[in-house]
Amino acid sequence: MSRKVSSAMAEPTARRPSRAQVKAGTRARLIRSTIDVIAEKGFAGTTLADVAHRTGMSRGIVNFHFASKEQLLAATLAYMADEYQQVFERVMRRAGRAPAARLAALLKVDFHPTLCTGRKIMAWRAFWAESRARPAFRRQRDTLDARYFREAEALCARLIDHGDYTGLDAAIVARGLNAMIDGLLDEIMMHPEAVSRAAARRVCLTFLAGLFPKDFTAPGR
Amino acid sequence: MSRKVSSAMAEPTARRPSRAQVKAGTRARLIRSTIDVIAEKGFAGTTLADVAHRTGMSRGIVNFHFASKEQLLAATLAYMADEYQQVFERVMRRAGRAPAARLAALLKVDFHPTLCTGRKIMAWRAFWAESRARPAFRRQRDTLDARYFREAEALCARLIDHGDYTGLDAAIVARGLNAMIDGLLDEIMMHPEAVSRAAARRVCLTFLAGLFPKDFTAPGR
Amino acid sequence: MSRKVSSAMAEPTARRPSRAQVKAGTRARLIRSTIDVIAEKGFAGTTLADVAHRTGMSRGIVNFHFASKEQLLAATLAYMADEYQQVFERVMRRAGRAPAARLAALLKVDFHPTLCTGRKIMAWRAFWAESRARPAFRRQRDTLDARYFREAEALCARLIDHGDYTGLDAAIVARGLNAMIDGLLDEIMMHPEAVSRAAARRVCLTFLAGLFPKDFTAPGR
Amino acid sequence: MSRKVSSAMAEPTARRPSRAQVKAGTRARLIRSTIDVIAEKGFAGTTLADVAHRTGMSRGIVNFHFASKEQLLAATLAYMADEYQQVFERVMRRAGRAPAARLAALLKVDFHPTLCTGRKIMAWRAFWAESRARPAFRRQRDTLDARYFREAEALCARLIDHGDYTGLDAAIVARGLNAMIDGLLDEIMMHPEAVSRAAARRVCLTFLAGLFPKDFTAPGR
DNA sequence: AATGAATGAGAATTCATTCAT
DNA sequence: AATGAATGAATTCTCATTCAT
Repeated sequence: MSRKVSSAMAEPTARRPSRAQVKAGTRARLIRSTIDVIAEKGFAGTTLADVAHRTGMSRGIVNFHFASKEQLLAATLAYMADEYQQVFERVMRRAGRAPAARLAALLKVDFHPTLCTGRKIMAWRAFWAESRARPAFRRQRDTLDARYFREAEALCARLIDHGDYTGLDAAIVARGLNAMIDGLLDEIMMHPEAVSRAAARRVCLTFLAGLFPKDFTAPGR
Repeated sequence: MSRKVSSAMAEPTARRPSRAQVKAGTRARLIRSTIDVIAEKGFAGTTLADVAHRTGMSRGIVNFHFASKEQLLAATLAYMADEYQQVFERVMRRAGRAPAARLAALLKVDFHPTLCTGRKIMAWRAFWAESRARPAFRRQRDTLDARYFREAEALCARLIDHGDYTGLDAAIVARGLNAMIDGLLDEIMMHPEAVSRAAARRVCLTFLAGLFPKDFTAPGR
Repeated sequence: MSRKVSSAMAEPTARRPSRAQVKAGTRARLIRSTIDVIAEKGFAGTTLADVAHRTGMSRGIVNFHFASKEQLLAATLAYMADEYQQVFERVMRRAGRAPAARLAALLKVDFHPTLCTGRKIMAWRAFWAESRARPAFRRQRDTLDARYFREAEALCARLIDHGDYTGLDAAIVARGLNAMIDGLLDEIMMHPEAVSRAAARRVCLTFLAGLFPKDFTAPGR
Repeated sequence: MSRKVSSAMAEPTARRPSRAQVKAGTRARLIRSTIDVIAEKGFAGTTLADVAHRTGMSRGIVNFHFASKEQLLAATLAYMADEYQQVFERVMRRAGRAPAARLAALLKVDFHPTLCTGRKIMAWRAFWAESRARPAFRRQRDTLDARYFREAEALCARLIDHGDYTGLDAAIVARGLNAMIDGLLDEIMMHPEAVSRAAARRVCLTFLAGLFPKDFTAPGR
């Protein structure tokens, strides 16, 4: 089917992927498959057979790449956290230095088309719902939560400072904003026809405009 | 099969509870036990053996009172919804007619000490996380969501009208408020030491004060 | 098939066994079945399905009575050790006090018709062969070994003392006797037609007669 | 595919070992590795992955050199039998013709430092424990057993004859001696600190001295 | 109304074996 | 000659459900 290639090393990234690449690729496929299955069948209903079947590979493939189901799930969560992180870095780098712009950018991250899809939100929810019972998940969650809360709080503090918004507490605002974003993601997942990503951002901006009128204006419906 | 009893309430403290009373009591114990087990082990980790064990009764007891595990879970969700409903009715009845007071009362419901406990929030999360995959849960959720969104939206609309807050969209505000409440409940579950029920309400009131300055004032920290 | 009995409590040990008895009975059947399967298929070839199937019960029965395969094996070993112990006590009680008689009785124990059957020896061998690798087995073995070696050594010491057999070391004789018994059990297992239990005892007595001519006489072939 | 090579032995120490030599070397390494793994993890716990890993080679290596696991095990057993045979030949050649000397030499074989190591005894035990269930092992065992029993029996017969030991049966003595050796090997495996190879030989000699006082003298402790 | 032994379908896991490179 | 990713059958284990008592 394929022409004979004299040396596999000739064009390392072209024709034939190296063994390590193949392995990494399969691993990634399994992880993506896991997200899909969780989204479709829920956390409790997810079986390794489902995950394997969706990749078109054999039953045993999961335990070949992961020591246990637990580890597959941990890797999946790590994959999602990593993806989030990457979008975050990219978007924030472009956001400039002004606190209002950065706060607005924060919303862009959470409602980013790459991250804010039904199946991914579903997977996040599933992990978080189990996170109280499973220490490994909980640790991941606490790390992420702490990190992004600090980020939001710092921006709010700068905004309050610069804009002279006396009487506002950065921690309270950040807490509320983060909570609202989380809740809206849930709504997007459950009722994508009722709440679009853009609509969700408008909701957040409306509340921000109430608190920081000099920096945000309520968007028209 | 059993003689007709005019009222189960007829002799509330009498010697011997009737068969029906015993049965109902056991059912209720099983449901509360289910909530506890979900809170402790997560949805995926909950087994009927755990539920039975926690009641101190025998393994087979669950299938004696419920046709299947699915039905026990459905009954548990119904129980929680009913409890929510009762708190809601009670609190709102006392809230008077003024829209601002009623909106404030809404927060009291969600952060009510009866409802807002770690284990109950955990159970709610678990059900909702599975709700996309399980039609029975999803129906329950959609019904509740719709109902309380309508409630909040109507109050916001009245508030906007009365207070002459031009440029505000009741649906957007209601959506944001509900989302924020949901997100805060999550935080209370994960970090009860960092976010108390009172603190969560303060967060919501801060944002409401931003939008409706004539009706709410930002609480001091 | 059985006449109706008015009360199960009427004759506790007769008609209907109690639940606890049924459970213990099933457990014992599983253990005996395990011995048989090990004897038939070897240790490596023994599966829980085989064990269950041989009892005529369902696949899941083993894990209902034992937490794991490992535990079933441990219980089986304990059962065999216990059986050995009981035969030992019974036979030695009847043996009187004279050291020669007691030493002869020792042989009766090891070559006792209850213990010295192909399938049981096979099971013992299987456990002992794995005992170096599995700590739980090893502990059992070391305990048994130590106990019966001490017993044999004490008897040899008394015999040497009483009979004035200078130049003999009780530990050496006991060590050799125990080893010979073990080796002969192996032979019985492998070639029951070539080495009977009686023949095995004759072998031991021949060697004992060599060392203790005043107390033992070489049996005729 | 490869050019015909007149003799693999042609240049024994030359630069580059021939393919056949490499192959034979790998085969041997795999067999030795098998013995080690059996000694360490037991028969039931031995996997091809373990065997391969211990050679430092890749997972698939075993199936490249052996058609199946069964064949690797058979080859391992054959290897051990062959090694035993070689030691036997060498030691017995030097033993002279006198039956007592040859009988003493027999002990030297079984307790020879090359053969009598914990890991090898362990491997022998493992094979023998499975031998009742596996025809291939059983055949090997029966062949070896028969051969060395005949050897011992013949020596005992000559000894009885020459020494005029009336009343002794060569078969019985040989049976007892072989059994004792086997049992002592087991002890050496389990408690090398309690029973050394030399001590084991002393035990055997003590018993032989009892039966054949003209030919053996009980060793001092 | 409750018990708990037993069932059996289904899940995770292990591992010998295959095969393209 | 060797590699190691992939396969899939077999095995252990879990657990909802059944049922005789």
